[in-house]
Amino acid sequence: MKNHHRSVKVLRRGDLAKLTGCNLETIRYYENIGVMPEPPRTSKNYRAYDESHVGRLRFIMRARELGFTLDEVRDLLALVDGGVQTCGEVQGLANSHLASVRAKIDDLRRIERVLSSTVAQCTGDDVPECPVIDALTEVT
Amino acid sequence: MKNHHRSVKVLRRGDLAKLTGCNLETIRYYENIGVMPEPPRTSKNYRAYDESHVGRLRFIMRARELGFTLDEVRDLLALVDGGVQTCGEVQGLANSHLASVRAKIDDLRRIERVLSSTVAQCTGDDVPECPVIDALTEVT
DNA sequence: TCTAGGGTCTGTAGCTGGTACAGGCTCAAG
DNA sequence: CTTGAGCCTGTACCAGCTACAGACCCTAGA
Repeated sequence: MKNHHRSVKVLRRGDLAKLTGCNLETIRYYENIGVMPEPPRTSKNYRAYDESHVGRLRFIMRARELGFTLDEVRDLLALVDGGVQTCGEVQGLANSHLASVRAKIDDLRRIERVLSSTVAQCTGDDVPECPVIDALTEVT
Repeated sequence: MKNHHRSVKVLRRGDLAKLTGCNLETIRYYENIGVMPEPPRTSKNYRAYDESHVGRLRFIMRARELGFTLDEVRDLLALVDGGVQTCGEVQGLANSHLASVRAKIDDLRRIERVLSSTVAQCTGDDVPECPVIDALTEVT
């Protein structure tokens, strides 16, 4: 039996991966780039994680799911770790991220408009003339 | 005077870059990955482009602006170069690209919803409690 | 004629956000 | 005692560029 009586439950990298759904290698990557802390090591040099690391990794993963870059994640974590983060500061980061998300949406919507209206003109036939090719070839 | 009488107007890499607005190095990159053809060389080993290369590069740049990946661009160019492309084939490529654009938009909109509704709960005050941090820290 | 400055050539390294693999160690079960 | 799984490290790879070093080459000005 693992982690017999009295010993604190220790998580290895694979356990952390399974608990969070994070890729095994990504955990090491996050450590390398400094968003995950270097955990203590066992006598055999295995990383020994605990519940706090689970929380940290989940935080990072949620932020990534919301499209925060790793740089932005680092900023968020710095605020949290500082212990003195204020709602105002966090709001600032989140708002500027929100702006970039909206900019990306606008870009994609523009692309979607052009693309769908062009494709709509296609006959779809076995002929070489094609509005999509025309649009790309245009001699502006 | 450059390109004196009788000589065909020859464009160097910098000229092509200026004409298209493409980055100088990107042109070489496109050649390396095979979306731009290897142009003839001058006696001094300079790349010698002509109008056809301008058209080709513009085609690539427009496709990229519409979010086509370079792989997709390669497919489009293969159809065009084959000389036997059909509107149906091109439409197929464009439609599958369109689907991926729409998927990205949906992703970003979901992100935008979550983010904006969370940020909206922020007081923005100098207090440590913050709905954004809470959302990221949540113990699901 | 010499020189300074631009352009071009090549190969290669860097960026983001991972992912994967080789080669070596350790450990538990059978 | 062997076999397989897990972990360790460093490194290479993906897209889609961008940039830089160290050679050439060429032209204009003094």
